[in-house]
Amino acid sequence: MPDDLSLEATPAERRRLKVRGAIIEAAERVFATEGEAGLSIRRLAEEIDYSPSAIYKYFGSKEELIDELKEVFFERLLSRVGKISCADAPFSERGRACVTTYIVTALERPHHYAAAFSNVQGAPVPVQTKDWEAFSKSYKGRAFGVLVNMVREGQSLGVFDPELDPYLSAKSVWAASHGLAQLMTHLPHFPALLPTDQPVSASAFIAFHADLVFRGLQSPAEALHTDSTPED
Amino acid sequence: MPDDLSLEATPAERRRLKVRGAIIEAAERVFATEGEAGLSIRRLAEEIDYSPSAIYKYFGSKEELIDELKEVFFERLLSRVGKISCADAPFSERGRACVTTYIVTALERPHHYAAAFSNVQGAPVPVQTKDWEAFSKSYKGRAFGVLVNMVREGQSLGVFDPELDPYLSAKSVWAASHGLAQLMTHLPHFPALLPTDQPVSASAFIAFHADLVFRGLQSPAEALHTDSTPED
DNA sequence: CTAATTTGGTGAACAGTGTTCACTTTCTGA
DNA sequence: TCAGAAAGTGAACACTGTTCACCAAATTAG
Repeated sequence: MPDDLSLEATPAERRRLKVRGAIIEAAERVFATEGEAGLSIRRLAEEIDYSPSAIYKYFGSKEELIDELKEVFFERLLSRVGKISCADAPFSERGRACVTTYIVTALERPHHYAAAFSNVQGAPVPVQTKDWEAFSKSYKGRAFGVLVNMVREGQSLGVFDPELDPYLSAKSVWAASHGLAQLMTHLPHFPALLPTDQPVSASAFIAFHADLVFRGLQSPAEALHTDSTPED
Repeated sequence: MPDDLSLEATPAERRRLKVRGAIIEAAERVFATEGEAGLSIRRLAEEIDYSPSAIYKYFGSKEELIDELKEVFFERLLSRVGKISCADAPFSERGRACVTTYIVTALERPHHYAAAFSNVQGAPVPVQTKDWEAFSKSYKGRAFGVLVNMVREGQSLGVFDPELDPYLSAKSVWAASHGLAQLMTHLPHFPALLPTDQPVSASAFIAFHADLVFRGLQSPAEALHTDSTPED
């Protein structure tokens, strides 16, 4: 049998890819609405009119299947944030948009996003030098790289504090973005949690949060005028 | 049977409370190390030398049991953050400490913290005015109240931007804190994810993050001198 | 073209889960 | 003392992910 699948697809291979596609498509459909809890192998098998054990001819385990869903989600995330980061707009807009885009993308598929961060580490794991290598190549890591470059750009423009380490700053921004995405998907009406009668809309609060994150990075001198600065 | 349990405890009630305590104690033990996945009713029953069905005489369901674990966790969180907020230290220290304490407490019991935010909302829920009422009375809500007061204090001291809404700001701070706690418990070696050989320690990064959050709230004028300001 | 072999698909089974229910034992309150 | 409530039990139900022997169909080899 040939090693390469993309070139010269045998009918058998095309059939296989078709069934495989049907599985992840059904999985995507169920997962998007009901999440990991509602997605069972038997349910999936019923959905595509196969027997449960048939699925194991295409995926080694349920976890492997879900990992694929997560992967395509992060691919989408990277693509969106990547596009924003090099769009034709002033820096301050693009900077904030990185945060808002991240959060909005997460909110569109809350179950995917939650699943992507569902493996709790009980005991702290020993640090490896290879960790960074693997991370920086993953979708997650590449999306992170976009953030690092944004911080660097802000520093070279004099908008962001040049004293800040770009990597630490990017991680902090990531954490802040992740936190809001998580709270909004997990707490029923987070943006509306206010003592006033007039609740703040979700998107308004996301913008507010992004602005606060942006302000945290600004250099003390620049913080006086929050207006947009010409890029490049 | 008397309604009040705390006053005049009947031997029967004391026995009941003792068994109940043994259950949550065992649950706490297992949950802290192995998390929600490792905690099964049968495992728990074995641990306390009872039959699985016996547990249902004390807890309506597994979820109810875990809810109790979450509740005591948030009680601890509130107590810690509350203590910090009114400690005898300059404001800038207390402000940052609110964030770091939150994160450190979460990191001490990663599974508890993860479980507390494990209910993903698929479809957006309609907003209710009663939500704020219930929230502000819960441990979660009261811990949030501490944050709101910190923001207010910072504003009255002239350290924080008086233009910012205290509630929105507190929610933003919460999100930022939550995000880092979540990332650190879910990503194996988050603080060490750096291209350099010398990784930043966990506590150092938490402090860095807290500082960035703090800076985001500062008023433009105050941002020039980041030093501590005399409280009150 | 036939024979051997790999691949795709199936149903039954295993070990596990939360939960319920009829049942017995124990304890308690009058 | 005795009825009734409470505590505890084992078996069962309906699930779950996963495996394995088995069968048929498609593919490959001779």
